Amino acid sequence: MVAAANMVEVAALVGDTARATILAALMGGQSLTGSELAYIARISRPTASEHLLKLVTARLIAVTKQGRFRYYRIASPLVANMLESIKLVAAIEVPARYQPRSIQDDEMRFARTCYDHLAGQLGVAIADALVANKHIVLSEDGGEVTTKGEKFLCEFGADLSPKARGGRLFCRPCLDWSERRYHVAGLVGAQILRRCEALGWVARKRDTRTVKLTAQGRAGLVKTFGAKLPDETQRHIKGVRTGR
Amino acid sequence: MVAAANMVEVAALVGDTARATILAALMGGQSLTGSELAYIARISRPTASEHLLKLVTARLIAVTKQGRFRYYRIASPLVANMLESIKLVAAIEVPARYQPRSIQDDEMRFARTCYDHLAGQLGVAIADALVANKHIVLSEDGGEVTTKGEKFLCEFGADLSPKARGGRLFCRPCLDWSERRYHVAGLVGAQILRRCEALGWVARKRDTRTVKLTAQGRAGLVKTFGAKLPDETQRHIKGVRTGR
DNA sequence: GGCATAGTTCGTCACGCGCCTAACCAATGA
DNA sequence: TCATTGGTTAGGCGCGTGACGAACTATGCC
Repeated sequence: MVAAANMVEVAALVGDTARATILAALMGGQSLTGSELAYIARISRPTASEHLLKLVTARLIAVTKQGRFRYYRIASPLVANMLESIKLVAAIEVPARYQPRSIQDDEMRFARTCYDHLAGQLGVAIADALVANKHIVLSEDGGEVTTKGEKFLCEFGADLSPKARGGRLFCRPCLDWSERRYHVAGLVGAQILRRCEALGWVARKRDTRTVKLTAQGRAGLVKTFGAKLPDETQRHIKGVRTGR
Repeated sequence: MVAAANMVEVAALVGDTARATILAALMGGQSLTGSELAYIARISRPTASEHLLKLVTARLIAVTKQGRFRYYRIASPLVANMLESIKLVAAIEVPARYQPRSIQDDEMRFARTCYDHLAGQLGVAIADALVANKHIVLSEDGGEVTTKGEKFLCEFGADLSPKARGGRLFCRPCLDWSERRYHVAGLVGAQILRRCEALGWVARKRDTRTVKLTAQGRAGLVKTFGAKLPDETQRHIKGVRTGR
């Protein structure tokens, strides 16, 4: 009982719809203001304020004050990792029960940010391409960048210098809850997203984790990475996957 | 909001003291009956029954019926992993606030099971020894067994055959919430625990995750693994660590 | 200065849910 | 057969906490 005490607090914080929605929104990797989060979570600003206070005092999120705005963000990769692992379990759960799927869901499944890197079909496709071209080695147990891959990523514009590295995980497989396959996380994953954004290959929207792949992005990923991307126009026709 | 829905359910399940206690107990890796769990969580059997039903329907735990007993266990490594990641966040949390430490806590910090492998000072010491002797390579990003290490582990009696492997993670670093360092998880970690138990090196108690290191165990680990074990008798004198 | 907007504090309401006791079903063993 | 023990169902109680509106402070722009 003693051992479980803190765990309960943390889980209870996530176990509320409003707060989970806030956390999910922040999992997009961006900083958002209190009012934005209130809007996203469909609650009043006072209520959001309360929730945010709790999350901040529990160190699940961090805040920086800027003028009259307060920008909230996920406090650490450890928290992001936890949220993903919960999501992962939530995705196995739900047996035969009917699960409605919205267009938003489909977009999310196609491409989204996972804290600081790409996930969804897009994230997995990039990981697959990197593996196929022997730029990285990715097993369930861990990931590694080959010398060839290091050269490739540097040419692409990724900053893999020791300074950027700064003690954080370098190349890590991250099990994708929607695809149930691995994509690339860690510094490598973060840098790929950063470059894709800088190049205008992908575009993020402010209040969602969904990521839009631009036409150049599609072309660039095929040409540079040799990625095999699913045809976006066909997604909605495919119908509901069985789920397991 | 749509995306967060299931996540909320799962987190809310963990976010209750009684249920978290049950899950923590099952993280010992053993199967326990409903009555035992009721006793551990200090709740009545009817209440435990309710909680267990919820956990089972959510697929966080699984149950097998055996006569009039029902044995509950963690449903999958994914769930175990999730619980560990929550625990990990919970361990960073709690700023300067006073945290009472019981003897039980100290024992837990010294050696415990983490689902199916060893954790705590003991787990970390074993991992350190394996790394020092170049039996395994362990980085934040992943783990690997060297050919030398494979030979060593086989001689020790670990079953690393493809059959035992059966699609599960092989050698994975698992961040220890009490030590904040890595120990070995995956099949390798599980097999080490299994052998240590079979050799009478460690003993588990039924209703706790705490693990007792026997005298032979201490001797064996020093001799065979070359492990540097902390002196158990000194533990309580050390005083309260600052926590961060 | 005055107005608009971001965010917090306060007081109140009400719903949810965890808990218990009591009663009931199920399996084992004498 | 009946006692024993594991587990579930039913009903009712009470606390916790998430929700809101109203009123308040703080910052920035005209």
